[in-house]
Amino acid sequence: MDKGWGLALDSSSNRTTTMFPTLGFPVNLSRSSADSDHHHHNRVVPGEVDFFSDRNRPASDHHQDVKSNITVKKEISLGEPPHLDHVNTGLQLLTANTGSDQSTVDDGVSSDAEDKRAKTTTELAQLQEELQRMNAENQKLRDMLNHVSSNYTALQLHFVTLMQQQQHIQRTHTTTEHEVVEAKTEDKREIVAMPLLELGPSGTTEVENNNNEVSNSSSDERTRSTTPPQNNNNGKNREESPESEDVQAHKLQKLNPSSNSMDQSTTTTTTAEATMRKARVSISDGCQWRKYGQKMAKGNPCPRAYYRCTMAVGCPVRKQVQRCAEDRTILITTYEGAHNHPLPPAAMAMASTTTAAASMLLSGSMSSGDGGLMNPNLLARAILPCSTSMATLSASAPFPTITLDLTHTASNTNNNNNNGGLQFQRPPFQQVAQQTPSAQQQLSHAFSQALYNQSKFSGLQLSTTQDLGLSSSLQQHQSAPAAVAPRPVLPVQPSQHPVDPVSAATAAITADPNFTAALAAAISSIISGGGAHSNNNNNNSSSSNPNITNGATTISSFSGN
DNA sequence: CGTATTTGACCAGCGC
DNA sequence: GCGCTGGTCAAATACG
Repeated sequence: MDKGWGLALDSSSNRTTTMFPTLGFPVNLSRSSADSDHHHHNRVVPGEVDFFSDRNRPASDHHQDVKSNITVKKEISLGEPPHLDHVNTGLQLLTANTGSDQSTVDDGVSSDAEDKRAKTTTELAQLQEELQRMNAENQKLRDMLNHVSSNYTALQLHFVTLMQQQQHIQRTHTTTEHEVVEAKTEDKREIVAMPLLELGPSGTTEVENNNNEVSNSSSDERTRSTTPPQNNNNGKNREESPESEDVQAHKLQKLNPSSNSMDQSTTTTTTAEATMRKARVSISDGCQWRKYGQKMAKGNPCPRAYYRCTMAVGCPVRKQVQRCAEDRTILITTYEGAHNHPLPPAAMAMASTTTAAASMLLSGSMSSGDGGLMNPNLLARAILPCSTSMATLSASAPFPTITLDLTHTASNTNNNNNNGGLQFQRPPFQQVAQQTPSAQQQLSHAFSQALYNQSKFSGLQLSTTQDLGLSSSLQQHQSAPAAVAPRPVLPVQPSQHPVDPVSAATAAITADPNFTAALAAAISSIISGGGAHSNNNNNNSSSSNPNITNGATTISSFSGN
């Protein structure tokens, strides 16, 4: 029997079911009813030559072959029934028997006998040709089977992937609903506060590993806000990718609303190529942004893009988007200012989504006893006893995002969101997105970059009492980081600001033991692959954390004064 | 044609 | 005071 083929003849149904061992399911290769009824026996009878493998031939042709075989069988008395898998052997037996048959002929045969012998010889030749042809066709069938088998394997793999994603989505939705209810119950201020600056940071980010590109999709946010969610890639792609090189990539891709992030990811993976590349994840804060400038920043070959919120006339919120110089897969987004308008539902959903994501991770990392329903706030509080330093952690595979929200949410509700003010300027949000697998080094680096950028953007007056907001998020497409980072105190003064971003960040981090501990916890969690801890504390009036993204782990820390 | 993006120019802060 | 750097403006351009 040929490998990959399993042939079973069903006498009751006149069907031949070929089993594909590698496929795991039967492939019905039953012949046409006419063929079965007229030319094929339900089972191979000794002495018969089963030419069933020749089913691909036209019915008429097949019909004739069978008749011919029967005739030969009677004449030469084939001793062995050639099997489908032993066509050649059958041919050999056929020839041998023919010779034996000839030896039995009487020497004094009549002319009829000779004619008959000649006829038999001719038929044998025809049979040989037929067998050869069947061998060739059998080979074709093998090739076809191999092809089908390979296709099936690919489909099976794809199916498994889809199932996993489906499960992930279901878990996310379930958790989200739970968290929304919980958030409303626990602290309504959290939702009310969303319109504030803290929402801004959630800027949309994309992760696509195909090209190791991470792009910020402010444009998409705009489109998203004005149009229903869509999963197409046809939209306008003027996205502001800080780097010009990203423009092309953006033209090939269109971000989706955060609510559809997972869907997009799923859709992306629906293709065979999807398995070869990682899906893109878009994160949106639900706000509309318009690009108003782009500049090359010192120390970073990647340009920095400037956006302003267009949700409402006169909204002072701005954000900067720039890739990390050391790791361009990391996107740093810095937010500044407070929204002067209500946030759209999409933005509102961000907070709950983040919480849900965190809850989901918790459920995955914690024991069954926790049921994954542990209140993220409780966990966060346990980690961050500091009431004024709120941290929110959330994560959702496969594209966890870590968001550090260092926003001042304390009593400083008044914004000083001026663009040019260097003093008393609120710490801006920072969002870092990266698409590479989580790694301690990258995380540390992302933090450093974010902090460095923050320090510059805020005029290095981070320790002021102004209502400054700063958040950083690290988005990764793998691993589920979990940690809580308390609001860091960044005593870095302009004159003290190190030239090296890493050094600056290091100085800032080390200055705050809480932040250091939180960062260490986050990294440790990421490395260990543990779940995320969520903390949506809303000890501050303006603090719901909208920086949350679907399919991402978010760590937020609110810097209260 | 309306809207958003691009991009060079302008302005302000800061360091030397 | 000068130069560097970062942030913003606005005309030109692109896109739907």
